[in-house]
Amino acid sequence: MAEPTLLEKAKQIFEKFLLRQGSRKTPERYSVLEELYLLHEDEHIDVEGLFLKMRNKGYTISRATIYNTLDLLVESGLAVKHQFKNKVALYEQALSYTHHDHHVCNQCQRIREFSDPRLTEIKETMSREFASTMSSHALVLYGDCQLKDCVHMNATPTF
Amino acid sequence: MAEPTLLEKAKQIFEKFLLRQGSRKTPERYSVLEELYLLHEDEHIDVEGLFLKMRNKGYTISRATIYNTLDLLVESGLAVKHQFKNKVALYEQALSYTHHDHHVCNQCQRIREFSDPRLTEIKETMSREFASTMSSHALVLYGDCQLKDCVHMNATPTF
DNA sequence: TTACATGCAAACCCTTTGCAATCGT
DNA sequence: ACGATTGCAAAGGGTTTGCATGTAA
Repeated sequence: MAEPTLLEKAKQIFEKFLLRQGSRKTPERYSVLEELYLLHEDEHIDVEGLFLKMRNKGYTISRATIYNTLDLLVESGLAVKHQFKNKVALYEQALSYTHHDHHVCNQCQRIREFSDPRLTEIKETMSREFASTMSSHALVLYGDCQLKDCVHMNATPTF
Repeated sequence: MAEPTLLEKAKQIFEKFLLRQGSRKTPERYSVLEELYLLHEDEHIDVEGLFLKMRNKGYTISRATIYNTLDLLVESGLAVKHQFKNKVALYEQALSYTHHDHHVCNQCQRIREFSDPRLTEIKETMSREFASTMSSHALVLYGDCQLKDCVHMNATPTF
């Protein structure tokens, strides 16, 4: 028996999740999940991107349903939501997701991922210091990347 | 001669900034600066908060002017802008600002500040790794604080 | 059958923009 | 006086909501 693909695993998890919640297994929900898991593992997409992609493929899905479904995917641990600056929310696959943080180029807005164990140490220290659990974190580094095709795309971040 | 207060220093810096830019020294601009510097050093406020506070004091100022002025204050290094989740932008004083990061309680939304030198190390490492300058960063830790008056205020964060 | 989901469009919220009136310089 | 700045209200852009219709169970 062949290794199940990430998408197959994701579908199984989603099915269990929907059952447990008593939520319906609609084709729209599965198609959003599928679309997300057809992306590269580390690719980020926003609601409008998913909407256009799916419409172009002939699906008749609404933005509202995509918003709803993405919430379910986040709840079920199948998607991760990011808010890089103030604008649109970006989503990426959460399965086989080893936690990572992001570097965003001020100029070309390109997003690159990294992970540093020292961040875990910081969280542990602050957990003690603040007598607080640490459920999650968000770290974004901003800088000007030196990639040769780096070109300014729009506004500069404010912080 | 007495030590100038933070507000006095801020006003001097702002004045120089406006002169350099060839921008006008309007009473509205100074009153926004003043309002920000009348807060506690580590207090965060949003545009609506400033607007209401100032209106209540009898100022006739518009939201638009507050937005404009805050941009100027950020440019001149007198204010720092934060976007904690997806909602409103929060501002705080930048003078005597030693860089710090934030812990936000999932329940009561209380914001506490901290600083950890290991973050600087992470930035240095990633700067090398990504061949990128590091102009800034944003780190927010989320958790449930164990403060006795911690009560849920509204929605839970999504990431 | 029946209540949950969907699609659509309107409502929302924060922020930005357009413009006539105002006010620094 | 000139043109930047203001206040107001309308427009924008992303997200949420309300409701009639559709559909999984």
